[in-house]
Amino acid sequence: MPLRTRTTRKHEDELAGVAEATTIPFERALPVGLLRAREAVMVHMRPILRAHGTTEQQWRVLRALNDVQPMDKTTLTNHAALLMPSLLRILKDLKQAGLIRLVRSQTNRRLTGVILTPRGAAYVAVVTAALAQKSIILKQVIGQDTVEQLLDLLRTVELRLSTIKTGSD
Amino acid sequence: MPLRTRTTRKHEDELAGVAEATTIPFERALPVGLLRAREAVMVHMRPILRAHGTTEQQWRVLRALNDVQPMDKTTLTNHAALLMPSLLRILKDLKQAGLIRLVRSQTNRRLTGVILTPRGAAYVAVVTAALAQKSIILKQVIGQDTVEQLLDLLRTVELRLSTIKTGSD
DNA sequence: CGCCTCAAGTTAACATATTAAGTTGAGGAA
DNA sequence: TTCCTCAACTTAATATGTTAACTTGAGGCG
Repeated sequence: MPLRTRTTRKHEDELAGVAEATTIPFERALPVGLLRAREAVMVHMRPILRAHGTTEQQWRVLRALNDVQPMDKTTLTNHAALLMPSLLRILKDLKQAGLIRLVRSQTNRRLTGVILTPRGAAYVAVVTAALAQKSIILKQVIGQDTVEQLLDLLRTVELRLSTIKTGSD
Repeated sequence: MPLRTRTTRKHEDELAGVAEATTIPFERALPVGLLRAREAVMVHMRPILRAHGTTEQQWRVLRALNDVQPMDKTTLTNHAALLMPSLLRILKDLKQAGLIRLVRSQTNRRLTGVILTPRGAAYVAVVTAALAQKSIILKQVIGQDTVEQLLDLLRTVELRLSTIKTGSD
């Protein structure tokens, strides 16, 4: 009998016998694992962001700016894990909402620094506070140690992978 | 002077002094960490998938099916970390490509099981082989132990979070 | 200087994901 | 049996992300 380690087993009987089940016991692929774990966290965070009128992506931008200011657009794409065209649209919206401001560099006119307006900074503070409460609960559920270890490992992965060249080789 | 722990520092001088920098030293948020780590991995995997004519999402579906078969659509959305409408579109494409087949349950006509066709299974085998090579390299770069620990932690996170209720509370 | 190349950003066309409003069948209670 | 409710899709609209082609300015070199 084939292994079937991790199904919901809800409708298993009803669908059973239609085809052979394969035998790979558990999903041990890093990309999917990272994605699923992220989704498990975001399910709890998203409603809070929504309640404050922000999307996930907008929030990533605001949060990145809260860490370092001013930041040029290219650097922002890295920090917010966004592609340039997506970032541009988001910046347009954030600017219209009066949360950010663009500042052209005096010495290099190709660079545009992005900064939070006072209102933007206040907004980040409010949302951060709202998220913090949930964050504490989630950390308790996951386990403080687990979270710390995980963050360290994630950083390690990013760092080590950044040393090798990207793409097809 | 404000902290500025983690910028590329490339254009720092040129943009400096336009606004106050805030003082949060390092991005320690789980969602972004997971996202960035995933991206760091996917940058190396995506070209291989592309070369075989698959998208990331299609591959997640195929891989999930390779683990457990047959699987109903709702369960598939969980395993492939996809929303239903996205899954439906992908299944339509995969079916047209002759890689999967749908089987209606005899006992519960609401359920549609998804299975790989022989051609689909062969395809998965080929792409898996192609990915495996890169995967070995990446694991070496990241470190075997790190990867194993990380996978365990990710699983722990998912498991523990699945015990609490989702949404706004 | 005048040419070259490349980084930074922009835009438009296209692909994909998300939300929301249906549809259909199962299983249970009156 | 008939009605009720809910789970499992399905579809259409909308938003968002992705690719690719283009523009502009910096900095290097003959």
